[in-house]
Amino acid sequence: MRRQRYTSDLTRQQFKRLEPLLPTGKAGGRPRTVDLYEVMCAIMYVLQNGCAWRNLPHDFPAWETVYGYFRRFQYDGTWEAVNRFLVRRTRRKAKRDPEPSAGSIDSQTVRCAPQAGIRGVDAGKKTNGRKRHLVVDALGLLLVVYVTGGGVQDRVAAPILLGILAKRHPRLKHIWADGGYLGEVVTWAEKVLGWVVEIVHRISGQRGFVVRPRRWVVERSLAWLTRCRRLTRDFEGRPETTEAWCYLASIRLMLRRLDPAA
DNA sequence: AGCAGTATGGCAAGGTTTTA
DNA sequence: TAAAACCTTGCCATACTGCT
Repeated sequence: MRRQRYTSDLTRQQFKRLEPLLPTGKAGGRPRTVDLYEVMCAIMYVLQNGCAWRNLPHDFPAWETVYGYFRRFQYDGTWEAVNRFLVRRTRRKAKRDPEPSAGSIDSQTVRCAPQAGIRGVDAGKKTNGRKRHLVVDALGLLLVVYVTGGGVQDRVAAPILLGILAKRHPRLKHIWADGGYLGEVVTWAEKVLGWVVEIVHRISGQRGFVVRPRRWVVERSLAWLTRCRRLTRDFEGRPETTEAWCYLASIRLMLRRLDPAA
């Protein structure tokens, strides 16, 4: 390797697993010359270190190029597709059916960076935030993420989230949720999707952090996301971009789990 | 012809600094 | 002290060049 390594770099082995899942260059024009490995390392650099695109270190390909790939793979659904593939792969390795039958739903609000362009619209609350609604499987792997303005209530986002989920994961039929999802969602999911949404209640009398079965899994996943600096705040102009970063964080996690660095 | 890589510049919407 | 000017950074459009 020409340049010195960053701790955010993928290993060659991890990239070998990832590469076949990425679109190849189209024929009929100028052939692709940048090294996709370097592009992916650059994207992982931004994810882990949270730097602005324009400040991408110069030993990576030009930031416009890296940003271009990031956008393209976002628009054509590559990140999401790669995530879904790796979820299946990771589950198989864990001796589970590749298609999950149960998931946990939760959300997390983070502050927006001051100069981020268009923000999500906050309903009611004045906090300048974005909310990440997500569903993970029993292993805590990311199945779907949906980003809204900070004021959107969980029970409002849930039907949209579960609707997307139903299309992607036909085997799903059981969702664990917390008290914030009490109400219509439960009956809606049962009626429309044929799913059971089970509320895991906080045991009355207990205070502070209490481990509740099926809840700590998704809470741990949320913590995984915020370990990436790009995701500790919301720097993005568009909610879909935050979703892309979430999938990338998930992808990185699974790549490391499947091919640990020696 | 048409794709790939890069540069350039502008917009939006905040924040900060300078100026009147 | 208020207004104006400037900076920042995601996002977008466009253009230019190189290549098959």
